[in-house]
Amino acid sequence: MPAKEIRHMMNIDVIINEAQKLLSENSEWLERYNGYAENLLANLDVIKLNRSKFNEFPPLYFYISTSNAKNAKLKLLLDVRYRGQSVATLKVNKDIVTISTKKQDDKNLRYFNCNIQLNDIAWQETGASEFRKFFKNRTYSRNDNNKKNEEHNVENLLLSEFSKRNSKNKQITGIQPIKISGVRFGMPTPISASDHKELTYAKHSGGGIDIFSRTGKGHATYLTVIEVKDENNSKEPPKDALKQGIQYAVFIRELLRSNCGKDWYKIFGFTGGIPKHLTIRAVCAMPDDNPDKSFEKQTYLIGDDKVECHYIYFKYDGKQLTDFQTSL
DNA sequence: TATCATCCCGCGCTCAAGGT
DNA sequence: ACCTTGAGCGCGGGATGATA
Repeated sequence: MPAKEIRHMMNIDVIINEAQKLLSENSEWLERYNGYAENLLANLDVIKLNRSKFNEFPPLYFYISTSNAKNAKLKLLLDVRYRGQSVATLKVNKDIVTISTKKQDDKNLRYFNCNIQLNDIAWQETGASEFRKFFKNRTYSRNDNNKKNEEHNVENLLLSEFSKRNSKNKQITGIQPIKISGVRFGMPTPISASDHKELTYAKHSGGGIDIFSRTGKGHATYLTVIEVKDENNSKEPPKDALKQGIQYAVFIRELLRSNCGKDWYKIFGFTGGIPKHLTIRAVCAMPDDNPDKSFEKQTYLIGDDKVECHYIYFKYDGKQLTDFQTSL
């Protein structure tokens, strides 16, 4: 029997134990994530200060990586993305904001018919303004149907939706994505939980959490790992995405229970101490073709903590998400 | 049972960016 | 140069679990 079919039959407790075992057998991540946390916390202020020098321009959004956050003291580099794809690099160096498309020129032309090339010019210059305008005015689409990129677009649309601060026109309330000084941030993990292969330890090249958020309100606010898929069919059913989310949730749990847990809890947006009994939510977010709700609000113990299962289903037409259903 | 702490959200203000 | 739009932020309210 192929490994994938065996994984289908596994119950959730086995999935959780498997992730815990992998993380305890490979302890290299403990020191590495301690370093990430120290660097992030040390640079939060400088990132915020530099970030305040310009505004975001839908449909262009800014993203920061762990390494760029680490180097932010010298100069702040942000990835500028359209439909979740990198289209430019923004740099803030000694109060000067510049934008460059050197690395993205080829793909910008191929996928978006954008032939505006920017060579590290000032953010306020006409060329940069025209670049922003180009993406604002163009049809929200791309020139191919690459599946990987569709998933990035769904992720991007969900992030925009969840980031709304006003509940008016907000599809799901009581949810805020975790950001670094207001910048979108992909939380890394040291494990690879792609559902096409077995869970593996991947050191620094592990999978990122698609959308890491806080959900709920007051003391009932929980860290929430959301795994996004742009398709929902028998090959990749909701439970597969959910299992992936649960395994990443196990990593978050082990991280918070490690020596640098307090630092990460602060980075994740909480001002208080870590509760004695943590609840971490795992969510699959995907189109509603097969809206499996059988696992709604089911909980599984991880030591004194627990993981709680949820779903988000929606309709996706390539441009926008509608008809949300959720157990959150 | 009452109080406390801690989040998201509503409101209103400031200011960046674009249009004219 | 002025007006419009909306991003970003601080403050306070309300909801909620923890604690005693």
